Amino acid sequence: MQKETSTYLNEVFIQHCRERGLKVTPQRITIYKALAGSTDHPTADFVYRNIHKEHPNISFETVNRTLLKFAETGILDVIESFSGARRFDPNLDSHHHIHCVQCGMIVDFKDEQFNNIQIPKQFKREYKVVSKRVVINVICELCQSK
Amino acid sequence: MQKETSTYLNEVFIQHCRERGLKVTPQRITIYKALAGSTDHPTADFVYRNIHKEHPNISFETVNRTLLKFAETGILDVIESFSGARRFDPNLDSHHHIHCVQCGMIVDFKDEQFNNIQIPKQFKREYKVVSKRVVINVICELCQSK
DNA sequence: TATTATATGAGAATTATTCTCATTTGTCAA
DNA sequence: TTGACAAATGAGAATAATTCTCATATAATA
Repeated sequence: MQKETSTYLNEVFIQHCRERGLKVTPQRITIYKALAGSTDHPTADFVYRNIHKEHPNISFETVNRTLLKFAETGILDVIESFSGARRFDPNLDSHHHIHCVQCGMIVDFKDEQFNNIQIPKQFKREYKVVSKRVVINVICELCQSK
Repeated sequence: MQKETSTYLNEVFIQHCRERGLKVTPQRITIYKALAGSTDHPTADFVYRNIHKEHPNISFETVNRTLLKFAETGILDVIESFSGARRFDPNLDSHHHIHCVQCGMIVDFKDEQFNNIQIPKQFKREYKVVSKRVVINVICELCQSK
């Protein structure tokens, strides 16, 4: 990663934290950077293992709690899974998912028409809508070939 | 539940099993009946606790394995959750979900327009599409009032 | 620079899922 | 009907995922 990018990410992140009353700690910066821009919808364990070599002093507990805290404060999203571990998604733009029901792989895709899906009026009254998404459950190429 | 309904369910279920090479056991009949027609998208543990009073000899292990086997053979679906326990859905008709991001409650709804969502062509080549669904993430009334 | 609320790390506890293996039981063919 | 046999079950242990507790450390603020 280039220095400029890294600095920019830091600034964005620090801004995020300030707005939400979160302390800016080295652990949080590391975890945020590990996730920002990624498209692999990782689990807490995956993030932990990714950063562990470079940052052996960051505990799994902190990674997990940080991701949950980030989700709680809207820095990232928890996304759907078919059980197994909880998965996180740093992409907050409206987008949709191809989701392999066998291996769990998730591919993001954009679709303007899907973005414009109108939520039935009756639900808007009863529920506070947080987000909406089209999820296409598939068997991916790799799993098909097995 | 009325006798007719029960008998009908049994017949449908036995048919299901025969077509898929599954043995028809009393445990499977019990588990199927506990689930059929339900709209609460239960976990294995929930199903287990539901039937345990009437059927104390059915183990959790059997409930869980049976539900997975049912999912594998298309008798029911595993549906999305935000982690926690795996959830099952006996409703195989095309439908969509209101999903409370706080308590996990899921409400089914029908929507013809959503059913007719067209999967982008490029994905049809690469992936074997199993199903598709609109998921609306919300905070439900109960959770809002907390 | 001192104070304080928040964050962290370690370890244990809890919850969810899967595995192993001995025993039982549906199913099918004779 | 009755074996034979593959499949299903139950019990217990193992593993995986998540959460809790609490002592210590640290970022933010005045």
